[in-house]
Amino acid sequence: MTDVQEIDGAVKEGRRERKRRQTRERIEAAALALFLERGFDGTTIEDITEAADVSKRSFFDYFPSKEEVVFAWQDSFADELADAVAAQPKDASIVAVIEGALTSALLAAMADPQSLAIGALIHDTPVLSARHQLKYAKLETKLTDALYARSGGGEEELLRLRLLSAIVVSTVRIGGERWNERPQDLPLQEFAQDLFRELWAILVDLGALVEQRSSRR
Amino acid sequence: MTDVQEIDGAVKEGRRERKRRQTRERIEAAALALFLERGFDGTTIEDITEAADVSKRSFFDYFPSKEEVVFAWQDSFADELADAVAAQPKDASIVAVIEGALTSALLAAMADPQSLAIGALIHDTPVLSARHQLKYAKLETKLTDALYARSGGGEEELLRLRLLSAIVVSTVRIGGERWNERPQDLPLQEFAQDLFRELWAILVDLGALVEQRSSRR
DNA sequence: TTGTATTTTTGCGTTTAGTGCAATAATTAA
DNA sequence: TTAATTATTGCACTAAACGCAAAAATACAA
Repeated sequence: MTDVQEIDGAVKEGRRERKRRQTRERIEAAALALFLERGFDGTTIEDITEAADVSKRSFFDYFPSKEEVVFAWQDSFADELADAVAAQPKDASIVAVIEGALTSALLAAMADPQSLAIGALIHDTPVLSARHQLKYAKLETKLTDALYARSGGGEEELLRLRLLSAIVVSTVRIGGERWNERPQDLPLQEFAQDLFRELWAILVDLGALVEQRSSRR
Repeated sequence: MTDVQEIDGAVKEGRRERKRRQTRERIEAAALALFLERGFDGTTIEDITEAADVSKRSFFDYFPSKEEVVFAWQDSFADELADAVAAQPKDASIVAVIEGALTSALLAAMADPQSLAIGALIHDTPVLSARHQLKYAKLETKLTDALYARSGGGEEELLRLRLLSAIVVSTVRIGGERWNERPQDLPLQEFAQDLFRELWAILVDLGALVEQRSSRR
């Protein structure tokens, strides 16, 4: 029925699954290389399938669309973040949880040397930019769920966490834009640290500002 | 050279411009009606052009893509918001500026009775959702620019305002989602008021929480 | 090994979005 | 009226994406 063999609880690939995985990787590698070389719009699916030596029709058996090839690699980020949130110490404050989880997830994601080039590709391909925004939206809901799972509050808490997630994801997004624009003289770890420091400071200021205004009327 | 005649500083439409505007409105109306009836994907451009009685080719002379028809109507929102920000009293606090400007811009935008149906259409059409996110991104930068123009601070202030804009836009987005999900028993004005009240309260709490944590280490 | 069931890959045809170009029609200005 | 602009259209073309059925590769059982 299936090619997967279980031995000692581990999973062993059959020839079928191995080849399928290899083909997928071949398509992905060929596509990304071509995208970076000729641009996203300047690359046709046929170009990709020829480079990867599969039929045009097979492409769609592996990826639902041309765009998905670009975003498939980072599909895991949201899940990794959720895991990282769950892995934070039980008694940590929500602020510490977010900072800790995001830093570790970011470091893992940026380990891939291609991530920078892909970021640039997304940045100057309008259709990919639009698609990219959706990633942030998904990230936001996943983060909300992960946080909500930790501190199982009520309905009231949910809005708070959605907003907090939105703030955090916005910070990541804005930070990412900065990271791509500015000279990256400092390592990511410190960059993230600085960014969070600024974020928290701004939130403190903002809180004080709002409080001041609320009490005034 | 141009058909526009200026009389007393007002602009008078020539026949050409009037017809062009009418055609554009006809296409837009036909498209939206069909989208709401058969769904976005279930409507072809030919359906639209037949209903609007123009050639298929002309459609692309008015709209660059099928999606743009959906989003054209709300293109003005960001500008209206920017204007509303500029129109707030000079001495108002940034918090008051945001609340005031957004409330007025929202009320104006929601005056269109179609906006609710279009919101639903966007919500359950994936490709439109992705596109919609981009609107929020643009809104965010416009809001940032408008706020930055008011309180001409330095580089430091810019990050703060970007983040603040992100927070506000996220609030609008999340509020909008709520507005579409929940029974809309209360009028928009009160809804917005409640939403902002919650937002400010959360920001105060969050500020305190962060401060507490920062001072602890 | 051989036969059989399952899965993968491919080829082919079709629909639809979107573009380029050149011809035609409508509008404006002289 | 004529000449110049501008708008509209038809036609051909590219490319993405899907459905379907044939062919190839793989797994498995006897």
